[in-house]
Amino acid sequence: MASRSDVLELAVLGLLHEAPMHGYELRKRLGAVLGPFRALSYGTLYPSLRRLSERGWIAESDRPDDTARPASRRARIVYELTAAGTERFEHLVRDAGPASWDDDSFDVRLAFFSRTAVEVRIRILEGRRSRLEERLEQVSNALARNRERVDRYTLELQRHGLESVQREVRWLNELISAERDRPAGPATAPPATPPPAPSSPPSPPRPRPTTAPADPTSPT
Amino acid sequence: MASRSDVLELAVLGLLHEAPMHGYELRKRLGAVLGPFRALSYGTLYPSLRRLSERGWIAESDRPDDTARPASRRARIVYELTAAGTERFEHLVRDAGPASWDDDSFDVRLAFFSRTAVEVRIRILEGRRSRLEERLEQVSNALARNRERVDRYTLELQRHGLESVQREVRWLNELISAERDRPAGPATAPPATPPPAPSSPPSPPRPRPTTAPADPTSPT
DNA sequence: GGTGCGACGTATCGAGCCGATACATCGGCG
DNA sequence: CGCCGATGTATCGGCTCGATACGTCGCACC
Repeated sequence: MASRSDVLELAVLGLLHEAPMHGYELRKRLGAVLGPFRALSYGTLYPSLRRLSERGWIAESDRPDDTARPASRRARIVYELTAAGTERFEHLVRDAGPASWDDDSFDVRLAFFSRTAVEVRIRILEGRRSRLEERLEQVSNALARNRERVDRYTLELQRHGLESVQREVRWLNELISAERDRPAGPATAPPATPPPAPSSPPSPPRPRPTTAPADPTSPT
Repeated sequence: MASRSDVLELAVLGLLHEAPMHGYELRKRLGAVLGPFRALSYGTLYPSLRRLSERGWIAESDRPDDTARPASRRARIVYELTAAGTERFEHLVRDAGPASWDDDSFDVRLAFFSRTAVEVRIRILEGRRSRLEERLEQVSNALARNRERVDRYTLELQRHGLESVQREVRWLNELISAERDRPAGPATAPPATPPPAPSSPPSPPRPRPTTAPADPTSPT
């Protein structure tokens, strides 16, 4: 329910919600949303478009996209949301389960916050925070458990990682209180800033993780 | 040359360099090295062990691993490094190309710093830093280019991401000068701390990226 | 005035990764 | 004594990535 696929689905649907687009452009815009790094490959995008199409969320559009020039039409395939797709997108945005606290997922959620109701936004931010707090705890435990048996460098890495997570928690706290101060968010048309830029934002640097804290498939 | 596979290869070889081990245990230790999150699945590990085995880097060991109890032997398969594997590991450690500046790669490299010559360590740290500086530049450009057309939340995300990267650069700078002050590193036996803990370090929290800056498969 | 190059654009293939799952044995606990 | 959870090895389907193929367009350079 929250693999890369689902994130991709949300992102594609969200972008097409803004405007019909063809694959190549989607990919560029996607880079901005997923984080400019980890932009996905065509080997992922095209099959994915086909899947979404089969499920009926998206469909090829006839309109030449740029109506002005009928002559030079290349073989581009413009996709647009279907009615079902729109509904699906709205459902995905509204229903923010624990999956949306994940690293990858969270960024994409943030990218569509303008389309998200205030209470959902808060739920996501708080969920993300609690996720990070779990990590914090696990790492601290781990650190305490074998403080002296660990390599100098590993220790440094852990320290840095721990600090980064703490900073993100603080950042989330700020976002949350900003959200709380906000009057009351209309579900779909947020007051904040103008709707997401129609033009593609290149997107930010990923602080990049420095070793995650807790997965522990392995108990102990 | 630097896909997940190669990182995995380095990590497995490195762990077996410390002591022979069987799959299950490798996986746990791997979690500590790769970053507790992103621990790899068995669907990855076992096929990978087979590949390494086919290439002759590792081999099954006969020794019961825990020689004490001959009776209760379960069907565990203990692997150990072959001579070729040892050589391969040392080659990998020595030869730190641009691939080792990557997010995933870098952590694993750090984990084996104790086995790495000082000049190589510095090369890796500086490489990592320059990689981050590239991102910094790209994101700043991007930010400058469309400062006002972007969503409030996207902007926040970028800000936070930018800051995280800057902090990591500072962290790297500290590590680099610490390395410079170090007398002169014997190639394989570093003076720093006792050799890597024989027991498994739980590993640190990944600050977690907040949107990477620059991939740009798409040239602007 | 051709020709080469880089952007745009769609698409597939092989290799590999992930999550779930299947099996099996062991130690302990009620 | 039966059940559960940890230890162990292993595979399968679905998806992803990176490389690559193929093709068009505009235009800069000589």
